[in-house]
Amino acid sequence: MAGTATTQERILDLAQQFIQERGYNGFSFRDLANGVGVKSSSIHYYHASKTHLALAVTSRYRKNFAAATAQLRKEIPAAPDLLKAYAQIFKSTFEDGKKVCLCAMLASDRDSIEEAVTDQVRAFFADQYGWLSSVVTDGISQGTVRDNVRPDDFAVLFFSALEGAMMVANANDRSADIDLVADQMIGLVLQTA
Amino acid sequence: MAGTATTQERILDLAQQFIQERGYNGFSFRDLANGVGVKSSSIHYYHASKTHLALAVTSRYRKNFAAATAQLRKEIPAAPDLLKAYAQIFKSTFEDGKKVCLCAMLASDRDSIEEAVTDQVRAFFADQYGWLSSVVTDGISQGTVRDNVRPDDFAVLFFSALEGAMMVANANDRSADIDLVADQMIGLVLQTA
DNA sequence: GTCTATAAGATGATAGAC
DNA sequence: GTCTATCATCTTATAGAC
Repeated sequence: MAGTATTQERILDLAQQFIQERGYNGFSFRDLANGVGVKSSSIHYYHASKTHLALAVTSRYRKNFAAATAQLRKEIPAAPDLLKAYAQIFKSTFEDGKKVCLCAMLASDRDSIEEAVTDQVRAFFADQYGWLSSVVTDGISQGTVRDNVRPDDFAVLFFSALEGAMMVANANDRSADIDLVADQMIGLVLQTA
Repeated sequence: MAGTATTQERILDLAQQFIQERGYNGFSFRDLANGVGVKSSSIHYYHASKTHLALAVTSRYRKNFAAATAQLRKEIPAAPDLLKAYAQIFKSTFEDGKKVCLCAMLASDRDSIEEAVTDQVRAFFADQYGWLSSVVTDGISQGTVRDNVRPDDFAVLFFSALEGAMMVANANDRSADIDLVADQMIGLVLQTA
């Protein structure tokens, strides 16, 4: 399962999974150590504190997400198809073990987390707004998106709705809600609607 | 501030606030006891366990929300105005101390919470879907909402987007995002758009 | 109805051996 | 790089006094 992965990678993988499933306050160094198969002191060897661990996980998540969205940009030309593919990233994350967005979890736990982590969460949100906004702007130029749609505002709407959809999908065990939400929003801005 | 409130009420008030701000795992009976001004054993007198406490808070929240939305129905006739007023409930909750929806927090912490609490969360979501769906159905009859909008689907979209908007608004300290999201969605289904 | 006292276990973290 | 051993503190929860 994690045959070639280093201990360091397996720690980050499981920490990310725990935050996505239980939140920052929902797991301990011991849980992590047990899952990885080492002692909790070994976790401290790699990450001085829980805050440092959260920062490492968040920074990696942000980087991976940026790579994935950049790749979509290279492969898919039409804006509506890009939005659909973007929503599929969220849906896949959810179906891969009923996990919601890492940064949504950390944003929820904000009041019990150090500010440096929230800074990373905000940076992730800004990344997403930038990508979505540029996709919509291109869509208007292409003629695939209605020209009365405001890219920055729609980016906030699309992203918020997707994050909210993951939250309710998780509570209701209904991943189809993610498609339901994404498809409605894409339909509403389509030039041909 | 809480001059006439009973200890029981003050416990529920603060417990709700803590869950909304920090999540279910982000506060302890001690925090609660210190805030209310009693000992943690007194919290146990009213609520046998943390699960029971969460159930009491959630059940009261659901009841209060039902009363508030029923009242809106009596006072406001037009569907778009009702949707706007509904969104204002969320915005007010947020501005009253940067709090997000209680049930959104509990839904996020689902994997570390007993199923009975999640049942209440799901019931709350179902309440909201029912109310929103009926408002949109009436809006179509009134002619204030476009007749190609599907009430059940739009209820999921509107609610998900509002919940997601609160989450990002909280991370970014930007309550205006809640209006931004609500106004765009209402605009998109308006008959006169 | 609220308290003191206490239990048994979990928590993040550290020092030092191998 | 990973371990054992230990820490002070916090956790939910209970028994019984006032």
